[in-house]
Amino acid sequence: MARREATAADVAKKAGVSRTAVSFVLNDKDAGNIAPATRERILAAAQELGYVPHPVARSLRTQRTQMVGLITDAIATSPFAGQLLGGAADRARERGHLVAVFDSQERPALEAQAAEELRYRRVDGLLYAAMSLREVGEVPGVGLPTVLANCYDADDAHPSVAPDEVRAGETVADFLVGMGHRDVGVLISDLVVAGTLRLQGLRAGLARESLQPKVIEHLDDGWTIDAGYAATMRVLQGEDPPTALFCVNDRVAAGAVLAATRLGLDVPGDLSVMGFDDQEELAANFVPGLTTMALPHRAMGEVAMDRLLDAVEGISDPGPRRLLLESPLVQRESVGPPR
Amino acid sequence: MARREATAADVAKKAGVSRTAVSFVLNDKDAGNIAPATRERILAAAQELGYVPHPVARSLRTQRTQMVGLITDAIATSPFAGQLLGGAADRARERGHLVAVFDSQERPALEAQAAEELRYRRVDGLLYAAMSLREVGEVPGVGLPTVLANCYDADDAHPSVAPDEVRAGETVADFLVGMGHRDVGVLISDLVVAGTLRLQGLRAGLARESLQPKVIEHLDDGWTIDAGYAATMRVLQGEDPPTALFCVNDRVAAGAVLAATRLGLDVPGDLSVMGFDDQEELAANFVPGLTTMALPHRAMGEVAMDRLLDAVEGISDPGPRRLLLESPLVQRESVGPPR
DNA sequence: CTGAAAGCGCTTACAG
DNA sequence: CTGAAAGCGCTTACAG
Repeated sequence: MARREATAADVAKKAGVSRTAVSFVLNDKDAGNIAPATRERILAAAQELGYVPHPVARSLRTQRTQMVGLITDAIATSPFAGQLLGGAADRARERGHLVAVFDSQERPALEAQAAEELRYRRVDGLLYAAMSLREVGEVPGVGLPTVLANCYDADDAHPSVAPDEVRAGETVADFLVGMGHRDVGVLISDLVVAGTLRLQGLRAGLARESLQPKVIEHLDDGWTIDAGYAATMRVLQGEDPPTALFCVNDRVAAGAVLAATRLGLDVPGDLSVMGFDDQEELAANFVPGLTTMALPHRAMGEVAMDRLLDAVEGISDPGPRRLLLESPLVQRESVGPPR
Repeated sequence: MARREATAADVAKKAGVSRTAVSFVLNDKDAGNIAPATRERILAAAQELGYVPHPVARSLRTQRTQMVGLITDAIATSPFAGQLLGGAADRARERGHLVAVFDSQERPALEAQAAEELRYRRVDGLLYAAMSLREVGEVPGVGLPTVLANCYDADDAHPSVAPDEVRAGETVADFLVGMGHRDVGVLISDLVVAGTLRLQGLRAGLARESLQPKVIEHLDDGWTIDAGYAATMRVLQGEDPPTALFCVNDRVAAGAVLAATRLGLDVPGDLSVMGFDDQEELAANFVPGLTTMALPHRAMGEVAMDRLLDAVEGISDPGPRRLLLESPLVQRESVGPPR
C-alpha cells in the first residue's frame, strides 16, 4: 500500500525508451512511429508494473475530465429518478466517463449554482434530468455541451429526450376501445404538462372512433393515491359511471382500485382501471396488477447520455433536437372487457 | 467564452507579486508571511479577474480530488435510494466534495469493479450504500477511507451507519400496546435482516407486557403489496384474528389494507395496520394514511458522508464503529384503539 | 523511427 | 516578509 503507483517514467525506464514512446503506444498514437518490437517491450513493461495513466494528470494536459455532471430536480422524491439515473450512469461508465450528481431539490436557484460548480470542476458536459416531464425555462448552460432528459426548453436550444406522451395516450385509447369500452372516464390534472399531453392523445385516439371521454374528473392536488381515491369516489357515485377509467399515473390508478374495492366493486369486472408509468413496486404488485403504460425511463437516461457524450466527443448528432421515445403498454389484470 | 480563464499567474502579474504569494493568500496560509497591504492587493486582483484555482491542477499537486465515490446496490429500484443519496450528496457539497455515483444493480462483481474504477480515478473516499439493510461480506476497500450506510460488515472493519431496527420494533410494540391492543399479528419474512431485527424488537416490547405475537404470517416472496394482501387474507380468514397487524414495511401494509377493504372491514375500526418505512408517495397518501416508522434515510446519508469526510480529512472519529440511528414514529390513520 | 523539451496550473519546501 | 524553483504525471508539437 505504501508502494508508489507506477508512472509513465517507470515504464519508460523499464522498457529502455522515452516517456514519449510510452505515451504514444498506450494511446494508440504510434501508427508508423514506433517499431513493433519497441511497442511490445513497452506494453510488456506497462503490464508488469500494472501501469495505468494518472487520470488527473491526463485531465490537466488534455483539458478533459472524462466526467459529466447530472443535475436533477427531485432525485430524492421521485420513484423514477433511479431508472433514469441508472441508465445514464451505466452508459457513461461504458464510455469511460464518471457521473457527478447534483440534486437541486426543486429549488431552481440551486440548479444554477450546481451548473456553476460543475463547470468550475471542469466536467465535460451537463445532463439535466427532470423527474416529471416539463418545459424548463432558462437552462444554465454555462457554455458546456448540455442535453435535457424528460424535459425540454421552449426554443429547443439544447437537444432533449422525452417520452412521446401524446402517442402513449393514443395507444391507451386504442387499447381500451379494442377491449370494447365506449364509456371512458378520465382522472387527470394539468398540473404537469405530461397530463395535458396524455389527455390530448387519448382524445385523439377516441375521436378516431367518434368517441370522447365520458367524464373528466380533476384530481384534487397532485397525482397521488388519495387524490385518485377521492376522484374515483365522485365518479362512481355519479350517475351512469364509465366502464373504464384512464388514470394519469399508477398512484392515481391504485387509489381508483382502492375506491372501487371499498364500494364493493370488482376490478376489472365492474370497472377497468388503466394506469400510467409502470411504477416500480406498485403497478406489478397491486391487487389486481395494474395494466399500464411503461415510460421509458432507463432508455431516456441512456439515450440522453449518448447524445451528450456524442456532443462532448464532437460526434455530429443528426437526430431531431427534441427526441421522443415510445412507451410500451404493459398488460396485467386491471383492464378487461366491460360486462 | 473564448476568453481563457484567469490563472494564478495572471493574478500575480496584476497584483505585482509572485505566484507563491497568490497561492498563500488564497489558501489562507499567509499568516505572518504576507504584508496586509499585499494581501489586499492580491485579493482585489483575484476578484477583478474572477480567478478561481483550477481544481484539476490543484488535485494533481495535492493528491486530493475533493471527490468521493458512492457505490450503491440498487439505486434504480429502491424508493429510498433518493433520500439516502440526496443526504449524502448535500453534505458532500457543503464540504466541497463532488459525488460520483456507481450503481452495481445488485451484481456484486460490479461492486468490486466500481471500487477499482473509483480508486483509479483517485477519489478521496468510498461510501457504500445498501438499499435494504444487510450485512455485507467482503467490502472492496481498495485502501481508501470507506464508510458503509444502511449496511455493515460482520467484523466492523469499516465504520457504518444504520437504523436501529430493534429499537424501532420495540417502539411499535409500545405504541400498539399503549393503544390497547393485546392481539398483535405479524406479517414478515426474514429474507432481509431488517425483518428479523424488527420482529426481535417487537417481541421484546410485547414481552415487557407479558404478551407475544398472536400470529406470525410469513410473506410469500418479497415485501410486496401482493404478498401483504395474500398474507392478510390468510390471517383474517383464520379464526379469532388479531386486532392489529404489524407489517414489515409500508407496501405490505398497503396490501393488508387492500385485503381488509376487500373483505368489507374498516381500517382501523376493525383492524389496525402498522407500516414501516414511511415510504414516499405511499404511506402518507394511502387511504387511510399509514401509521408507520420513518426510517432515517436522509440522516443516514448525511451522517455516513460526514464520517467519511472526517476520515478523509484526518479528523478522528470517536463514535462507535457501528452507529445506529433512531426512527421516529409517524402517526396517521391506519392505527386506532381496538373495538 | 525516436527523444528532449515544453507546458497544463497549481502548491510548497527552500533560500534569502 | 517575499520569490525562484521544483515537481505532481501526463501529452504533444518539434527537431532530429
